[in-house]
Amino acid sequence: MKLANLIGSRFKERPADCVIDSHALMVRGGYMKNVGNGIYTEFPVLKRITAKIEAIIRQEMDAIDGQEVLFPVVLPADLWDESGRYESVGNELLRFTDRNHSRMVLAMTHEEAAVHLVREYAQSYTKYPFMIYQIQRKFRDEARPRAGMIRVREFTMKDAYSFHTSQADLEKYYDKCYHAYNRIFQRAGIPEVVTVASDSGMMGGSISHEYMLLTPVGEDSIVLCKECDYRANMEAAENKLVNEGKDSTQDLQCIETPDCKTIEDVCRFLNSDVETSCKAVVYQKNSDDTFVVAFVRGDYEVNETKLRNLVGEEIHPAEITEEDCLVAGYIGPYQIAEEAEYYLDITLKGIGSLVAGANKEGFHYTGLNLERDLEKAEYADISKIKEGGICPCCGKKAITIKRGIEVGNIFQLGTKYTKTMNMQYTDENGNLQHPIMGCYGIGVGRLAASICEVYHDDFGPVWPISIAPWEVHICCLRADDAETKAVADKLYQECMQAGIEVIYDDREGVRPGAMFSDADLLGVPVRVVVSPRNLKESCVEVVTRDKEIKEMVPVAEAFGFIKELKEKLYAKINESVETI
RNA sequence: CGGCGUGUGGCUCAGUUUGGUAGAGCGCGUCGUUCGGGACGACGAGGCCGCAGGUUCGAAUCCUGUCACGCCGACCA
Repeated sequence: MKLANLIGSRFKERPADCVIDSHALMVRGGYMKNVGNGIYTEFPVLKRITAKIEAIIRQEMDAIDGQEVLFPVVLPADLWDESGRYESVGNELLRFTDRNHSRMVLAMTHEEAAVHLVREYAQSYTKYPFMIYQIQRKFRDEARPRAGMIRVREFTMKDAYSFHTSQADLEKYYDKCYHAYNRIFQRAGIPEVVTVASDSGMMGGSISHEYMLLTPVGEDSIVLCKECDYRANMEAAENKLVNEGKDSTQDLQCIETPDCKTIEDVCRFLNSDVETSCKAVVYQKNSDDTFVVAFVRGDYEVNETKLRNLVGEEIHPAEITEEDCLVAGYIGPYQIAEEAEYYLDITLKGIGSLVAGANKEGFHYTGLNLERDLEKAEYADISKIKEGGICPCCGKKAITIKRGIEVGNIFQLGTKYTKTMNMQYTDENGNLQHPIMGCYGIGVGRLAASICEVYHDDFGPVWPISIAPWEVHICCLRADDAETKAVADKLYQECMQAGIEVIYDDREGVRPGAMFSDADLLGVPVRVVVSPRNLKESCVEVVTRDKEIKEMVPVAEAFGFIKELKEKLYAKINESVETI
């Protein structure tokens, strides 16, 4: 391929609306173009990258006996009624009607379609286990797309669904998939992806893992232990805290605390420690607006995911007005309005004397002892773990928190969909059973963008050779010079004949600086510079995009050198790939 | 859905306060000189100033509405 013919333009200035580097570089490099909010077209450069990622995914899915299928993008709402998700899923699911006023949805995930596909086929235990997968577009009407390809509304996803006759068999396959995923990320050049325990959210099921690429621009907070292998998404991370040396008690006193609406205000006013204060965070149930009050120690934050799981239904941050039973800014667990549900976080346990709101405008209690003063003090884990916190696994104070991008996930779904959608098989004993499912996803475009985010310099992406748009980039400086052009042409032909993926820049009149800048933006791992200057020494220059290798190679040996270098780069990636 | 912000050639932006013939740089085209990290000169093409109303002799500029995009938050299998 000649660069002169490549569709998509590269330019110098950073687009104003790009916040993260990978987004800016991919727009500047002619990888993608924005069509609408969270909607992008892939130019040929990016399409070549995503096609390579897809090929790797296909190979690994096939290697664990996956069978590729293709589900429709538009599904009748009936199917989503069966699982109950037509109602339960929020606005991310795009609902619409067709010309006959039939309710339709744009599939955002395909559990329903998967069950629909195989429920007649798999009526006997002899058909199990099996896995089907597809690589296809998804549409999710995200509230707020951002960061270029990282969070979009329409995207390509590999989604896989496995069916089993026992939990043990699911777990066995889940483990296989776990390793297949490791291989996918390793082969894509990012062996540093880590798995974390996660909350399974609306998918249902119990055990799930997310594959996270750690980077400061990631949207998820990842909890890691420095002493052991514990890793979890903040949403799912257990917070352990034992209050020590805070057990001394005092008498309960109601004290006037004018204009003290935040914990900081109150503690400053009373000259008390924030670690013996009780903070109220108020939510409301989506169903009936019942208040749900979460009490946590003043220096902790509420983990809404854990709270939501505890409440058992959807909640949202509350809006408290003067007519409500709660007094904003002065809410405390003692004498709280009976209409409100409340939960005490484990960070409050063991504190002998707390400062808390008095449920009365302008007043707080001091000396509150939950065990003594409440009828029943029960504690639940509803707070976010903090840096330096106690590891739930090894018990050491070694928790650290980092940011990450979720590039894949695996779930043990259980029978949620097979039950609701009435999928059954006959077991060895002639009994009807619901199969157990697992599901496994990878966002292809997000993966490409994430790799760019982690592997780039100031001038462009540094693609791993396994997913790079091309393997070799030949720059012919001074294509108007016949001798130079002849050498570059010959190298280009040799590469093509050898099946090397090569992009050839033989544009006349383009100055070296511009040519190098374009090459940087394309991020091809091996660059060959053919120029009159190099040819004076009868050499071409071969340099890797990461600058680790930079050599003058005699023209006669150039092709062999390039070919060998290419093999070396692949070998380097394959070193880190675990064997099955 | 709340808060903030931005819409002016393909891109980055000025011009809006104080209404008076639409600008610059990059990019694009032609010609020439250049040629190892986004060269220079000359000439040229390209914009109903997001859209719709209104005020005015006159609106990119003022007013109203609306749409789009971005950021923060909420939400997120």
